[in-house]
Amino acid sequence: MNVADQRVASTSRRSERARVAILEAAYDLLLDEGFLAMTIEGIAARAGVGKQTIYRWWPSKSAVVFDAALHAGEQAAEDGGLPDTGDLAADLRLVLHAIVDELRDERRSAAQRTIMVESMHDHALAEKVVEHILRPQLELTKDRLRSAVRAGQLGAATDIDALPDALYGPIFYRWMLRARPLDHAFADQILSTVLEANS
Amino acid sequence: MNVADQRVASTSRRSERARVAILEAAYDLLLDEGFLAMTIEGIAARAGVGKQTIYRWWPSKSAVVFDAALHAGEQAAEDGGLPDTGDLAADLRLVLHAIVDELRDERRSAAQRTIMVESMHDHALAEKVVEHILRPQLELTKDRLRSAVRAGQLGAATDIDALPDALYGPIFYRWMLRARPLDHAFADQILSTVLEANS
Amino acid sequence: MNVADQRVASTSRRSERARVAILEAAYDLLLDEGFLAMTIEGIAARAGVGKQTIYRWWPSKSAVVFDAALHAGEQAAEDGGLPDTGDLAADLRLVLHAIVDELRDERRSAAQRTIMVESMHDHALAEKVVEHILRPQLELTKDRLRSAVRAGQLGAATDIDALPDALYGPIFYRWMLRARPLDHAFADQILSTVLEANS
Amino acid sequence: MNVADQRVASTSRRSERARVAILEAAYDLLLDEGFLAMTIEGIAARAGVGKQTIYRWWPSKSAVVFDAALHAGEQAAEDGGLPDTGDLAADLRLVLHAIVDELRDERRSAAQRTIMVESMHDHALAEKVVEHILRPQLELTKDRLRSAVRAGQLGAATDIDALPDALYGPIFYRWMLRARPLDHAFADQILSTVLEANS
DNA sequence: GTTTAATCGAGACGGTACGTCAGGTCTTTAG
DNA sequence: CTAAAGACCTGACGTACCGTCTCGATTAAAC
Repeated sequence: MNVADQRVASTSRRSERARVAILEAAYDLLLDEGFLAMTIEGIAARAGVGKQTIYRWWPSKSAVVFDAALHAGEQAAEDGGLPDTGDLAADLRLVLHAIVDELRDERRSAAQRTIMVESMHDHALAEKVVEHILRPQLELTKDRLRSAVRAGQLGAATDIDALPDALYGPIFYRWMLRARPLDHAFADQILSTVLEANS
Repeated sequence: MNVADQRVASTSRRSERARVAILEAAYDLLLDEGFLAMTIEGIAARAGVGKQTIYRWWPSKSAVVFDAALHAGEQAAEDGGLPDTGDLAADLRLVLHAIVDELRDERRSAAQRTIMVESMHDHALAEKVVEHILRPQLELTKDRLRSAVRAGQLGAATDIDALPDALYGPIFYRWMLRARPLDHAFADQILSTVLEANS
Repeated sequence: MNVADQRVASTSRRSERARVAILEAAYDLLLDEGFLAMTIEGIAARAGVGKQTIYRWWPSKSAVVFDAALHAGEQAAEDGGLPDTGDLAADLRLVLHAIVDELRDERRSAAQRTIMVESMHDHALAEKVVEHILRPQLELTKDRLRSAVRAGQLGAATDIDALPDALYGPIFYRWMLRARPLDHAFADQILSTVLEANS
Repeated sequence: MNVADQRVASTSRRSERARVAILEAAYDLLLDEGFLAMTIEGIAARAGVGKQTIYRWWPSKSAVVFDAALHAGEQAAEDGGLPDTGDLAADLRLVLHAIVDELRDERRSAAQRTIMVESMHDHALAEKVVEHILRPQLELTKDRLRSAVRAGQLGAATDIDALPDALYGPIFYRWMLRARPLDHAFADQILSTVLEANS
């Protein structure tokens, strides 16, 4: 369910065909040209749609691109879930490796990079990103960590709020700065640092 | 020494007055309007300079803004050095708190955020950022960590390359995403996690 | 009976309410904004009618406006007749003065000016104007002139076809060009010129 | 000297190439498509010019078209003068026949028709038309008539102001309404009516 | 009196052109 | 000969209407 959908009553006469064509055109252009180079006119042209049909339903290019990325994400509908096999280290390693793999794949991460970037300029977009993308993952992670606390794998004093940042932050940092390599070894390094300190 | 300067022979007829006016105008506009909203025309107008004078010396808006930020940084030229009192935890805490303080000040961090963001679009800019801003700090940090290894405060097996990311990454992550608070307590939390795991 | 009516069978389910609302909205907008500035959407909105209801019954903005002007004219349905008191000069003076008075009243003549103007672009409209507005008046005038010829007030060789143009043309010319004043004195001047030459 | 020229100082950096290209493109489009159908974008495209270059120097399509018509007129620079051979009837007949010939030629009169039409919508244009096109001709005509009064060919009481309208009005009327033929015979008829009455 | 089908208000749709803004290049003028 | 000023061509912006189209919801006719 994307953001625009939430505003649309069931009685809307909105054309589903046009909506999907726009989102797919926007996603294609995002990958082909990047956020800055793509234009609303270009999206409309590639989608075979009037510009007004975009402006009618989205307030800005950012909003279209955000929905386009969400839409693309739905297609490749991730289970998203964190496994809970009882072995915390193994479970987290799985997740971190998956994240690293995704970020290392230029194609798959281009849209995410763009959205991160745009959310810096655009506070409204930033809130949507946090709300729809980051917080869900964060909550899943925290749930898994609480489960580990209950199982005695983490100390009772563990700061559940800081741990996810300690895990994801360094990976995100390397991804954005591209100064040093982002690989499974680095993820393992971070993971062991965090777990050792809190066991 | 900014980037443009490096291309400019000492015999250049380039007007220093114009160069400084442009950099200061660009920095003002960056803080006032943000990167996306500011324009080359706007910089030229505020600097009292012809557009061509900008295009003659810089290839893009990003380049002007980067130099403008460097120029502004030079004014408030910090030593940036890491102390080495022998107490590693105290020394790192000092640095992390200083970073947190700077990032929490919207005005002081706005330009840095913009540059980080732009460096995601612009690989050339990204390299300049890494080279001129990040690597120096990174090397200082690694020097301090090596000193701590020698002093026995960190285990001999410590991964000197991963540790700075484990420290700065989470802070950077919270700063960019603005989803959760960035404060001294969080910095302390990260610091103790990292040190405990590697002591 | 307006033009659209002629196409509509007596069994039509056409809404009279909508038809009248459209014509009145169109006339109001014509006077308020002028032909160029008014839009079909504007007419529909002011009439409280769907656009399609206009497109269903009229082929173009010109056609709606023409019917609107006719409709407005019917309301103030003048006999328009030329008197025949036996005194040709007095009778024509009466008619010319009435025409001048109408044309001098900006409000009453605005729609007529617009229609004249539009009929220059639009041959179909031009024919409707001639057929429904000009020819009737022209024929009445020619009847009156023939009566005067029979009464010996005009020479037998008088060109009945050219005279009405000689009378109305100069008045129309001043009205359209607005370069010089259009008043009773000018009408009298024209009238005496025409009558002297043909007596 | 066209209207735009009057605003342009001798030090203007305006491109003469662009100015002429725009006026010629506008005139071509006026004849090819007519005023309503032609667009600013179309003029710019045909002239090989940016839209902004048109908007920089003219406030509206009407203004461009007006200058374009003046420009075209200058090319075919008519002496425009009224002859004064001493034979008033012959001199006026020459002028009226020339006007009739021009108005009967669809191609030559299209631009004039358009300008007349537009001047009805656009009071500023109307004033320019009167000032630059009508009044000069009017003054020439009145000069010739005054000369005829001095020569005793017209009565001393002749209304010099009303006569030109009595001559041109009926011709203009037939041209605009297209209801009845506009030819030399009609012009002669009008001319003899006017002269007989004022001799 | 119900069907039933054309018409209605509403407004989304694919488009075209609008008039504005800024990009990056080229040209003129003053110092 | 440089630099300011700014005109130039280009192209995207976001808006207004175009004329077409689909939606239920009246209505008035024919059953």
